Amino acid sequence: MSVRTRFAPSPTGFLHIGGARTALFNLLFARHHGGQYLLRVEDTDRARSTEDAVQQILHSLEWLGLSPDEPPVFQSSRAARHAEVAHEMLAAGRAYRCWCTAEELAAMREAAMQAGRPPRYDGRWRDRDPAEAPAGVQPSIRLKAPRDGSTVVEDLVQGRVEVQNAELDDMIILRSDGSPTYLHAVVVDDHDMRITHVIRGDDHLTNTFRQVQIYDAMGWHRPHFAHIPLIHGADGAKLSKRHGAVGVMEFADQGILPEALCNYLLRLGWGHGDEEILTRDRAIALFELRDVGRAAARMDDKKLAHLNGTYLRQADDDRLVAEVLRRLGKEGALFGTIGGDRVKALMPELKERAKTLVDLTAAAAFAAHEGPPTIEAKAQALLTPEAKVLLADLAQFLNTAPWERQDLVTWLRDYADVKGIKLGQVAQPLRIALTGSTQSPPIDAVLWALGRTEAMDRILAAAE
RNA sequence: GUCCCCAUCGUCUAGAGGCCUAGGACACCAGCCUUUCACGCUGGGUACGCGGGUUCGAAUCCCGCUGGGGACGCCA
Repeated sequence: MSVRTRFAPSPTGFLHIGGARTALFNLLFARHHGGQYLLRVEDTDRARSTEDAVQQILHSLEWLGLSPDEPPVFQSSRAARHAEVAHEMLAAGRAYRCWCTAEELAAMREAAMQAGRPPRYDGRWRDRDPAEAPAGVQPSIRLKAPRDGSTVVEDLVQGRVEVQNAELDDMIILRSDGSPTYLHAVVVDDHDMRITHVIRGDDHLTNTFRQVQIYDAMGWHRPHFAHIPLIHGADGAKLSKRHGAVGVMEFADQGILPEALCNYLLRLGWGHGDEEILTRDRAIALFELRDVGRAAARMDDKKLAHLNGTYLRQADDDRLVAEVLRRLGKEGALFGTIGGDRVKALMPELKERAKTLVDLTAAAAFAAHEGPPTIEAKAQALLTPEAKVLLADLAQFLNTAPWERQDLVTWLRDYADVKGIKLGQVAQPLRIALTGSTQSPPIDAVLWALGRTEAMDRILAAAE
């Protein structure tokens, strides 16, 4: 039987990195086994689900390269089927109607808590005659769960997990309004979608016992389960807004490359020896659930940034140029095709020095803009009267310089020699004049990319 | 509160009884390279939560403790 996995987010907000990692693991596992990776949108909570969130999730997955192999299944569209299964269970005596009201159940929970017992449904309608049903109350349908023995789940990541059935109560599978509960809908959908491996967050581990009881009640074959640990914030607590960026697209905005984020997420909780940089293909070839760790991992932005830097250096120049120009354009910065050409000419040197697309964009700005750059305060301080004299002098000789990248360094070295100074003493004022900053790609590359005329203008402006 | 899960450097991890005086990566510190910055390179410190077992031998197996996380809804 071919492997089929699914990622099943509920569209109540944007896709966060925990979900992204779950999706990644599902895709990797399916691909590794030559199977399919599907998407199911769990939108049964109509009050909290939004179309906007659905679109955002789809977009985030696409950006990450984690789009599903088939069109997404919307859980809300399957309500009739969920009800049908619940009624089958009712007919088979594996479920029963419960006429408890919400108030009654709340009181029951309250009383149990007071008495120091776990808040469980006491099964009062389990064997009671339906003829005693109160008038005017719409019943819900509950699973008739086994009371003795235990339920065991052989989890592919967590190992064998067992719970006493006495700890579990008869959960509601169909609400009094006829809509399915989440736990029930998931089981029916996973079964109908022929999901073979349910790979999801650790927070669902205890839900699994109850879901497994539904499979058993229906006589359905259980899928394999794999519960992967959650991702925590840097402080060890559950990931939330206060941890800074958690939404996938926030990382995109911060200039993180999708392949870098995937690589980072993969290494959070999964490892293969000392390998740190893994392409998608490599990850597919190596991914095994038994190599997934069992402890929760913390988010480390520094490591992500470092990883992003290595991917940036390997990235295609044209792609980066397009990205930089798009960002510069958003800022309302002026640039023409000339600016774009300069950024492109400098890209091999620029990408060597950036960790994110944000860094890269900032570093490329001087080349994209027309005219002399704004000079940073720190740089301005180094533009001493002596330095200005030197720049003015240099400008006079610039016409004689051979305008080829490799010849420019030699020419500059010769110039410094004649002046009896070190190259650095020429290069630094020149760098400031050309870029407005004390840091930039090699000065010869900058000169060459800017062109003789533009360079001249900037040098003279700085020498003023 | 009850149940379930987890536990190696600050962080992510390697480690499936001897290969471990515990390896790699990020971060940190020192240095090298160098026209700045970055990349790269060299070196450095820092970890098996605690206590009991089992064994000739335990980071690895068992038990307890402690700590962390998760689940207990007619939410998903």
